[in-house]
Amino acid sequence: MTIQDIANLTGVSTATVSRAINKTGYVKEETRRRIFEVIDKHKYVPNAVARSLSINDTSCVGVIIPDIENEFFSKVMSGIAEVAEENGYHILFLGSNESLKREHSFLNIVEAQRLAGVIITPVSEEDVFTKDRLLRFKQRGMSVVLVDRDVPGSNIDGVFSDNVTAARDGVSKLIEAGHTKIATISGPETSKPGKERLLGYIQAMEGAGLYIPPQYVTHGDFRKQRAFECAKSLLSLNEPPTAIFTSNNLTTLGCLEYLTSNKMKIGRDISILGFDDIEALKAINYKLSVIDRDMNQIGREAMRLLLKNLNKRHVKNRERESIVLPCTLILRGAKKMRLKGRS
Amino acid sequence: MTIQDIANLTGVSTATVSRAINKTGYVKEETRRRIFEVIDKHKYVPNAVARSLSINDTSCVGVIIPDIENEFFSKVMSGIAEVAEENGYHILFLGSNESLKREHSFLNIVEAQRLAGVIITPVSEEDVFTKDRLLRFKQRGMSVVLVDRDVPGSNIDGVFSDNVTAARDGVSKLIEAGHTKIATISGPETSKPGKERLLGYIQAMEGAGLYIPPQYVTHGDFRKQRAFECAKSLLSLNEPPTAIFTSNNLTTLGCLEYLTSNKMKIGRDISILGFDDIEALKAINYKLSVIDRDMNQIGREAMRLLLKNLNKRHVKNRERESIVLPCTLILRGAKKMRLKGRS
DNA sequence: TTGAAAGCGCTAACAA
DNA sequence: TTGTTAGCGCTTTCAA
Repeated sequence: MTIQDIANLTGVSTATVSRAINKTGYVKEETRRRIFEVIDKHKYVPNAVARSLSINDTSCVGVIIPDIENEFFSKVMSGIAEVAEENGYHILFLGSNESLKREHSFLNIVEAQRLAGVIITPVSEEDVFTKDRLLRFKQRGMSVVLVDRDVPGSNIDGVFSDNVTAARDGVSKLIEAGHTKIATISGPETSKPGKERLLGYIQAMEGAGLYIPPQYVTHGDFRKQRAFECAKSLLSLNEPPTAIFTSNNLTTLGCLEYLTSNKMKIGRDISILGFDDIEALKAINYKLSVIDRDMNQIGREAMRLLLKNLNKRHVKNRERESIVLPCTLILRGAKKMRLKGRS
Repeated sequence: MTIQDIANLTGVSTATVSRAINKTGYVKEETRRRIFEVIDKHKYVPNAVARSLSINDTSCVGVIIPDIENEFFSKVMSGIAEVAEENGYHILFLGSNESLKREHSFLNIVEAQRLAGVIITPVSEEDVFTKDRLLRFKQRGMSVVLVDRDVPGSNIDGVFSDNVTAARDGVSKLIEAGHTKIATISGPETSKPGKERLLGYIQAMEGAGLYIPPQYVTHGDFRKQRAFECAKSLLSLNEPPTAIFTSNNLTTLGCLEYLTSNKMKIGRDISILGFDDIEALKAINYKLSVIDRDMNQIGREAMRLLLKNLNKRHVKNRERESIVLPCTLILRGAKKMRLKGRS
């Protein structure tokens, strides 16, 4: 069933049917009625692929994220989807799984499918292939938006978080609460969030005149397993820390896994400050302090930014639009931490 | 840049270029080389939309799920994406948010975009619009696969879980451990998982000759808020239960939220058996027993089933292919539960 | 208010 | 081994 069939059955031309369907141009009410009668009768649904080809515009955007199983990304995705739907856009989901190979192949898909834009949290901030592609996309009028991670020197729009401030303020609270031996499990230092959260930690410590033993800065990779190892090494030190700042949700979980498997109780034996809240722990009122973000909002803003810059090919040397959202510090229980400050 | 441009620049016809690109039909090696030289030089990427229209096949499947923020669905999605990618398929993500209106609009999109198939966890098992659409899709040769929830009387393929057995065995373990006052927070009884998990609970209780006070069966909706209320009403009873079987992950969380906000400790003051494990609680070794499923596998199987039945339009009256995956019971800690059985 | 016809970029049957 | 050409299903200009 094609538009031609509908035209024949109604006794009009395809042009008229097209005008009726898309509400573009004049169609006599009587004609319109007849057309839709036929359409309904035959349950005709116009072929969007043909339409896309004809008007040279797919109302579809690609979303390339590393790990949909991560609470952060699934919430970002949810925000993106919400705004996309409000604006009649569809989402091509592309999960890179932190694999450069997959990311590259997805960028090809984005290009081949002539998507209107792409929202991406790149696997690596230093990958040249990805950077080149994204720049080419922009050049060709596609809308490109980064989420959380950056592509240095690319001037691509993005939605980020105020990592430095949040980390600094958070760690400062630990210090105010009396902690002096504060360690961290950082993220990859080649990534914006990894770098910035570590910087915030350092600023807070130095600002308070606290010395940071080199062993207190362990290098995680934003995943559980590695964080588990880092926690292990921290707790094996001669002078183990009394508080740990973990740089993302999985890092927090890996760290907690080590601590609990060693019968340590958070908020009593040790304090943890995690970056990003963890839904399930909130429900059981777990004594974990966190730096929280509105992840849905990050997604919504990303999609809005994308929509805003559709077809802005010609605006050369435009200032980069970089939205930096604030974080919120949530202190939960952890009596020791509070009391220490007063004692 | 189109295939025509490449043809002109190379001095061959579009047919030859097409053959070279798609490795279909003969192309002299020398010609091939020249074609790709031009392609690479100009960074030409074939237009997949035009290709789709021409060959009448989008290698794209739709995934309609109610809530990507739910750990269960994000893991299913992950599994789907894995198999899709292995087979060169793309995924159009459509989050219905448990809204029938959105679901219907997504079904339109699936049809308009001429997707190869659709994997869906329908919002309601009784919705006629959705049922009709899915049947029409099948009739037209699209592959349709249900996940977790059913569409009764439709004979559509699907991947489900062995809910009854799992719930029955799980609750039986609670009984073996000495519990007699076991309540449940059920799911919607119009949905397969809701219905079946409740049935398993009833079977276990009746099988053990235990009476189920009507107030012990509270009716949740698979969401947190409602589960919170249910837990509240259960704990307010004259004879509150000593164990609760919660019928999905969010139900568990809502229940836990009520209990912990009332200073009750799981595994000491009360036992909980949840359907579906919760990643974060696993990490902190929380004393929650659960019925676990391999959620990634569910997604993978769903995608495999979809691929298998592509273009099977003509096989009439085929037996419905319904994959029922087993669950695993994971008992965690909960000393009281164990001891009771022996005392 | 409507229709004829060209075109979107690609594929594939057929002929050469 | 290659080219010609007729679609795929829709939009849109131009003329009527």
